[in-house]
Amino acid sequence: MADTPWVLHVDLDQFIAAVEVLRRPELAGKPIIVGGRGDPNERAVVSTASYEARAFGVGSGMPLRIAARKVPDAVILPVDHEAYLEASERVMATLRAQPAATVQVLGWDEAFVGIETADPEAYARAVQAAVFERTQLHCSVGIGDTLVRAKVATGFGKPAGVFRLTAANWLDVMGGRPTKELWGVGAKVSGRLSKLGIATVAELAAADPQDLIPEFGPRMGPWYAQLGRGEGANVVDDTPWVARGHSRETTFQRDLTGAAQVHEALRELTSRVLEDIAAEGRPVIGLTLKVRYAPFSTKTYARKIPATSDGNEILTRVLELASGIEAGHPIRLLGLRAEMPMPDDARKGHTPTRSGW
DNA sequence: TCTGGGGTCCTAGGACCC
DNA sequence: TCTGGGGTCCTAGGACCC
Repeated sequence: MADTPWVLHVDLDQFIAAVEVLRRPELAGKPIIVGGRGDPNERAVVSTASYEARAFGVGSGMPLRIAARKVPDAVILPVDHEAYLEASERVMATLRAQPAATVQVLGWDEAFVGIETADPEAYARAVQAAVFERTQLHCSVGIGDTLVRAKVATGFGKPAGVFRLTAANWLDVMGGRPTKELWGVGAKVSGRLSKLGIATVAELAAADPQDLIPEFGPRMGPWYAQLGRGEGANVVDDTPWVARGHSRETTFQRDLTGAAQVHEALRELTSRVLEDIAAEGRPVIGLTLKVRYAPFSTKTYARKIPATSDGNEILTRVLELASGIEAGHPIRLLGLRAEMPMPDDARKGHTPTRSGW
């Protein structure tokens, strides 16, 4: 049989928890929750829970305090970015070492791999074996004829399995499922689709793209219809990703109350963002200040700035933006994002939404 | 003491220009 | 007394993903 092009989506199983178990084997089989500084009394959320902890209803994004309450015996660990990054790099290097593989990294623990083969399942098994041999980590692999189908397929392969999703079985497998299971459809959009009488993937697949434009706009409407069919790009793009910006944000363990506290926090936030930017040697062309007033209402203040601005000028601009902050309201979070100019040939974003996918 | 932190992209509406 | 229409840029707000 002739070689044909395939998209593989490789996704590490409970990645962060698995990395923690590797360096502390005695944790194997225990409910592990990783989040914040590992202190369930602090304002923080769960980054990852092991399968054992998930059985208690704990998932990522859940407040750490609540997660700890659900699993009294949980091992709660602080987030250790360095360790995960290092493990991730070993995984990605392993993928790039596979025969004729094109690798597009999507995050710490997942990547698309483009290949040409007559037997994608065999290739996928070889990838799993290589990753395990080099890192002691298990991964699941989705096989697809588009990026979207490969990505969705992985969920059916977990844990440590392989699953193939193509035009031939897409509707059989996905058609009866809620639209929220699609990559790029969340709670809000699935709710809006329901109001249009579209609850399942099959119904979305059958929708006329034009009919979705009034509700979702000229790009997103047709995009959702395409998503329902599992169609879209099928080319894995390994051109290096370039960040459009960098941001930092801090949730304060105690809400800030006075202007002096806010000023000091902004100064520190700005210097952290500028460090990240400086590491790339690119100018800053825009700033967005995010303010969460306690308990949870968020406002943003944005401004373009001249690309020639130096650190002092940028700090001045940040403080100007901050003059919009409403006096007298306690502040729970401050965030600052700095935007950088993009080279024309930069690869488009790393999420499935919109252009090119 | 409920609610992270780092990203991407789209949409709507107003300002401004021709 | 009537005040178009298209294009672009900017800001604010959302939605989603890992």
